[in-house]
Amino acid sequence: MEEQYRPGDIEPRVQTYWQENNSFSVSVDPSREKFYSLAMFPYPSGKLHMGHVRNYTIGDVISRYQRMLGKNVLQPMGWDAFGLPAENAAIQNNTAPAKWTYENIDYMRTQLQQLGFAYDWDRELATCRPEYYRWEQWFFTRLYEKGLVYKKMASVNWDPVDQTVLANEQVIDGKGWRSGALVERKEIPQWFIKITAYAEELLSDLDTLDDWPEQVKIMQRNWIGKSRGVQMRFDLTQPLSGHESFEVYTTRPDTLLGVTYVSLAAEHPIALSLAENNSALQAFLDECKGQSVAEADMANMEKLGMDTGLKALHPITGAEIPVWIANYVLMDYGSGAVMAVPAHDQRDWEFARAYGLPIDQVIAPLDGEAIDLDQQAFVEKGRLVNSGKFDGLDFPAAFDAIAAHLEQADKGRTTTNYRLRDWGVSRQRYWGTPIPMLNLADNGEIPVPSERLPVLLPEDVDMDGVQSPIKADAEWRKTEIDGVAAEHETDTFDTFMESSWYYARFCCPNYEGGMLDPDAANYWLPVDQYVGGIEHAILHLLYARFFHKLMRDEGLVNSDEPFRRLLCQGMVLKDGVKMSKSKGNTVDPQPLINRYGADTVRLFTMFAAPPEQSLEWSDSGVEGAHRFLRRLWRAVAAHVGKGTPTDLDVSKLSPPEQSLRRKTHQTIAKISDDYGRRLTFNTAIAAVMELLNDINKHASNDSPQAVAVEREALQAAVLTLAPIVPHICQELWQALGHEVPVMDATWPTYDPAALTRDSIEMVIQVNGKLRGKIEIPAGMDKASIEAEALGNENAQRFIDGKDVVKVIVVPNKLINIVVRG
RNA sequence: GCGGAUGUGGUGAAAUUGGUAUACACGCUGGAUUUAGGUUCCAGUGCCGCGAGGCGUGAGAGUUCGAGUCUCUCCAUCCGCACCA
Repeated sequence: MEEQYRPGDIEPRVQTYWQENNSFSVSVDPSREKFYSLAMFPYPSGKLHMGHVRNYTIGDVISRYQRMLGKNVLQPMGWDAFGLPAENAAIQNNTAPAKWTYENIDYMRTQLQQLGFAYDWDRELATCRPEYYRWEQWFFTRLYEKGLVYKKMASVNWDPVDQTVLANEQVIDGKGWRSGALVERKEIPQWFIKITAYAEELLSDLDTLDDWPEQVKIMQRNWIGKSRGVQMRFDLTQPLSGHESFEVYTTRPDTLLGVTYVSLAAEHPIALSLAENNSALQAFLDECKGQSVAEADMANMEKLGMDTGLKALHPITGAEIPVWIANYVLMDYGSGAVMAVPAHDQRDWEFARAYGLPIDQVIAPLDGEAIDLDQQAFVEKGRLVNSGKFDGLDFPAAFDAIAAHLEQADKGRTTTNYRLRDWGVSRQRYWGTPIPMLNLADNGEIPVPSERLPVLLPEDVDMDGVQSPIKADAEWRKTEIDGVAAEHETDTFDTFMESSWYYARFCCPNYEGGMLDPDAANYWLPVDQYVGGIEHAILHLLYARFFHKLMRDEGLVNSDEPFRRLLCQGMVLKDGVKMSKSKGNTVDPQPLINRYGADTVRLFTMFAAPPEQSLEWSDSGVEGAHRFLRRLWRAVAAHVGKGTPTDLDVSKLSPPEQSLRRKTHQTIAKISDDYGRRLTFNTAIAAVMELLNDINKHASNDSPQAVAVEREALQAAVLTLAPIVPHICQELWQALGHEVPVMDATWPTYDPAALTRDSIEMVIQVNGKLRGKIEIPAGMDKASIEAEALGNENAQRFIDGKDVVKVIVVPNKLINIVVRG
């Protein structure tokens, strides 16, 4: 074989072979066990970045490993092709978003192919194609018919100069990124999908996801935010233009007697009515409109409020409570009104201190410890005080008693509340799936009938940077339904819609009979292994889980969850910070692929860190990965040069030969566990490196059995590395005399007999400190081990003159002698 | 602010179930081979100490015969936030 490792020759040759043989094209085969491996599909931003390389290498390694286990492995790839960057690029480059997107897809596909990923390219899809989004439109109309879709007013970021809606990302320090104008909150009608109708199932089914990272499940649980509380009514002392009361929800009804004011959101109907005849209040509401709609900003901003002069009646005491408007109360969450208990809620405490409102203690610590409400609120649960007939009750008793009291008075009831809100899917942008609704002249709306789908998005458009081309085009909007004039909805879907079901469409990407072909979908689904960035831990994964349940209830799939096992990869860092264009610290994978080959890039990204941790980029580390592949190549070349070995006869091995064989089988056992269970490819690679180091130490032995043992070791190394560096391993496997491609070779199994040893090294500790090591025969009884340890010369030095209190023996590991005195 | 995570040599990291801290690799130092090399090979490499030995996993406490690992408090960094009640 060739002496030198030349990836530039090998990789195109191997890739051509895969292409010509359709090596990764798969189909439904109920007689075989399937494995569906999926990595989150990319947004076609221009070219691959290191995060992509890492993501897709992890997915490819898992796919190829599962294939070697004999499974029917589906690994598809496609494009999350709608989105805002295409519009920005189109404006900048004076082109159309579609053209820019398709060119990027073409370039990035070439890059993925150069990296040697085992994709079934016949299944490639792009979400901006009508063949894809037509089914999304169809599904939305189905949801509408089922009552799972509705329209309501909701806040957006409004740029008053460009007269356009901005994404949160386009608002920089409260200003529009293009116009620089101060952004305002504006309420516009938008479409929502009732994800809250599935809140309970989305929560409880997390318990079935045994192979998801615990932290992702915790984050989703917290996001859904189920709580038990009390919903109650506060009556106004005087009705105000039709408003006689408002509703409040609390998880702490035990603090109800400590309410000293209530706060309404700035968009609350009572606030709006009141402001009509109150210019000072109107000015305050206008001020609130200038605030960010992002939660993090809301939480960090200065809490501001204004007394309306209105009074509400306390639902238990009947006392008159002042009604305030506060900038931190959210209209979209709950009822848009909160009761304030400054003594027992830190935010209310700060607000009360700022505005001179009373702070009345109604909870005392259970342990009788003193608290100082001049310093901070006491927020823990305790025993009720200053609460009339409820005094002395603890939290659970007070919760029930106060809830019962309110219920009896017809002023409230116990309820379950979710933090999760319905999913707003309307976007006022062009480059997305047109929402398939028709607005009628009489203000009603109806879904576009299925026979008129898809509602096509025109691709040949001019972007002016302000208005969506389909909003600007009166002709596009114009249509009729049953002879009545109507207008197409010009908003498009949130792009999370497309990414919520692409995994299912990959099972039957060209199916024209419906959204999914049930036979294909139910064979391949659920996805057995999903790989993607931790940044998608909540939104994307929750929406996809939701969509799966919606599709199940539509009869399209027969499973409850889309992703059986989830791996969240860490970020790729450079100099300790995330690679990004704005920081100017990106590393383009392309020059590295050109210089070292795909295998080196794949090896380094798998070796440098475990998949779930962030990966620190290192140019010299890449060099090291390349050096290892050269060493591997040379070792195989040298071995092949020794000629065809005799058959291995384990009864004829010398101790060093037994030792290498033991290492080989230990390595197979460890790597199989790393690949299959732990998904730690870095330690798998380290194990092969150790094996290769051992092989090289034994390489000078040319005896027939030594060569046979070396062959077994090298074959194990090539087979176990094949999923990570498939091109070089294919060539090496061939050089070792195999006809069947390495990707179809059987994954090696270890021989338990090879792992046995005659003697074992044990560590001797005295009071937990390492004091010596002894070699003992395997299977020695505990008493003899203790005696050996106690007799050890070095251990004696630390025992001498002291009392041995006890001796702890951890089998096959250590002996700890505990002494005193 | 809330939720989640991370912190170990000069660097990336390993230690999987509470049991020898630093595997594997990078870098560095010294040596050998080569006409040369950004080649290859060998040896060394946590800190203090001549040594015996001591110290050492962000800081501080605790549990344990034994803690990187478990518990508590704190610090720093990173990710997410569609809207905390």
